[in-house]
Amino acid sequence: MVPVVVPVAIDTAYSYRVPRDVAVEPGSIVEVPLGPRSVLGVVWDEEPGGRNLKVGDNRLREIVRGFDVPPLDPAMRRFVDWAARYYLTPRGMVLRMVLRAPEALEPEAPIRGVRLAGPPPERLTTARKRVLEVLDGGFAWSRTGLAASAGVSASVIDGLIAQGTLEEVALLPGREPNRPDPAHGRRELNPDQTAAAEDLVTAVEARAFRVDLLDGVTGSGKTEVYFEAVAAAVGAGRQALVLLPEIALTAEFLERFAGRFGVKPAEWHSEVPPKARARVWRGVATGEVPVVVGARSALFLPFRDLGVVVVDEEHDTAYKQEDGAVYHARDMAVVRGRYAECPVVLASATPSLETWVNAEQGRYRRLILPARAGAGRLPEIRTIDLRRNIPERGRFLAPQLVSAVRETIAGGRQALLFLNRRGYAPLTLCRTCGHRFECPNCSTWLVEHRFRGVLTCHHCGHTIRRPDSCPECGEVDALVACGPGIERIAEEAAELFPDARRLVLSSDVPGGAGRMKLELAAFAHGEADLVIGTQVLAKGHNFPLLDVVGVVDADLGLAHGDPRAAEKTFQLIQQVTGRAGRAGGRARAFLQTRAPEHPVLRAIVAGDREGFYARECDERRATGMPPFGRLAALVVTAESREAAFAHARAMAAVAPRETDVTVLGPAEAPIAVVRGRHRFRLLMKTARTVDLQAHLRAWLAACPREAGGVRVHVDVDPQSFL
DNA sequence: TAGATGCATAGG
DNA sequence: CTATGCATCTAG
Repeated sequence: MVPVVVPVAIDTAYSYRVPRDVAVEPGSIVEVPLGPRSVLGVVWDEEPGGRNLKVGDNRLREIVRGFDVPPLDPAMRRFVDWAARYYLTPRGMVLRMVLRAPEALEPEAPIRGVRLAGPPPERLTTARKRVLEVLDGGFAWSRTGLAASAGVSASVIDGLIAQGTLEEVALLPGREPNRPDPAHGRRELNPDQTAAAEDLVTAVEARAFRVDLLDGVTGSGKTEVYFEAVAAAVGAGRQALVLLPEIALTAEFLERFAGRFGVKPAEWHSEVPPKARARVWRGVATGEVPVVVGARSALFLPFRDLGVVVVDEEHDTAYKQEDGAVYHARDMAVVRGRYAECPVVLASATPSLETWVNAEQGRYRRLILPARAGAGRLPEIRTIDLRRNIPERGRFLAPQLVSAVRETIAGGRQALLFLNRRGYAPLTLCRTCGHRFECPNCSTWLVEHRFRGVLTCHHCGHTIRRPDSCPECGEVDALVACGPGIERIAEEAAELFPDARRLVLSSDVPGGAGRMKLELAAFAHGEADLVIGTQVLAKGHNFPLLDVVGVVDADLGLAHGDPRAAEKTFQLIQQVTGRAGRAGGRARAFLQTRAPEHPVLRAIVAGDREGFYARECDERRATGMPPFGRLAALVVTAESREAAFAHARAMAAVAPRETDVTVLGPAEAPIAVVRGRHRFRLLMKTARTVDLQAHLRAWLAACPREAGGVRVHVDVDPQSFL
């Protein structure tokens, strides 16, 4: 009898009988019956005393079979246990993320191959002749490979098999994956890089858990530095995992990797097709795949011998998974490293406050790259005070910025206009009666998308056609668009720079992520002079020709009720302005603002990162926000916003007294509708993480059931745990 | 989580 | 009377 954890929403391991012909050990992946169905499972560890195995003998069922893959090692199992407890989620749901490549468990289907087996066919057509010529060497070929080489269709091959000229053979799929070569493209590093790289290499060689913040300004060559850590791990026969925000997983990055290691790494993200996924999963488990570059879910791959984990752009919010299982990949990477006993490298030009504080307090080490590498120069950043440099009526670009862009384009270099707001205008109102178009679900304004001719809610997707007359007073042609979105900036740019090759990019461009990546690549190659876009421009490709960056509204995001507003704005502006001047040139950035004295903007202009972090730390400490306070968000989901709100209040009422609860009102955190349900966020602060979790459990238990169709999930803000 | 079950409602 | 939709329960 062994305990087995199944990948469904169950926290406890269930007991199963082990048949004689099945050999299992803790970690073995098995198939077990569960109620009416058959599911995967992993043999777990017996609790001390062996008594997580209590079940009536009559209910005990038998393991169906085992799989021929390496068992999950204890480090992986402890990691799953830990993550499940930390995120208050059933263990099975965490395990589900580990077992997300079910094809990997079955042996890979052999490739159907053919070889010469008999006399030539009676009718020797030209197509058939070509096939026989290719086969002349006497080797077996795969069907598709042979058809391609001979320039014929697969049916010709089938014909020859039918004639008895060829016979089918099974080819082993096991081609050795190309191993990255640590010595391949070793680069000359500058002294700062060298020092940091040596430090990391030492950490990898020490085979011990340790966390390093690799902290360098944009363009300081962090990638080259952590590549040395990867090289050290691979050189020592161990494995390396590099996590990137999904959007940064570009062909360009993979090329860079190939430039350094001779081959592309194994990839792991949502776009990888099932067969390739299976191969990576298997290779990772057996140790044949030495390096994986992947999005956050790669964290749950069953590495056999992990030597280093790198989290690039560690501040990126894309590391936080919020639908389905909730987890923060940056924090889980640290935990993974702790259990795997290997170093973890967190790389960023704009570290998250959590990481910064961990470094300050000595839990993480901080490796600093203070200057740009190679020809790169940091852009000269200045603010444009919109109260004094007033754009023309109905315009949003100040004359100073316009002339900088014009100059740059005329000089054959590129410019970028950044505004983190999709669509044409964030607010539409009636000039006659003052009616505002609001979302019926979300207490937000409907955003006009002029190109599509609609008004839409960016929270829930509620969309209406843009009417010609006011629905309130009936007045025709009285609707006015207020404020800019990128479509409107694009319109202005078209008038100002009619001859420039312009590109408009946001996450909602028709054609999806694929098209967006292509366009970003096109801009990187100089195929446009001016790009206008949202935060998709802040990460991913390098733009070597980019000289000027204009931030259309640097105040956007600073006003919000979001506790992380300052941090997010700092990171975003820093990242987007930092895209200029990476490969030299006269790099400049302009921040249009009505509040040039705002400390965040002043820190950016002065290049005073330390000052920004110190200030933000003070502020957070004073208000008890993360990383100093303990904060959790309860996401309440209900049938109506009234129900959600009532429920949130009811929960606030039953919270323990020492808990500080904030029910965020609609203005600060609009209710969003998710799949037809209404969501509400509730923030809660307590003194210590342990208390927080205890409180949350109690809280959830005390949840009023009668609120009707309400669901709650807990989003624990990641905290230090070392 | 997903499948089974039980109950309420709609339609012929 | 069946078909359909949904809320609820449960798994070793």
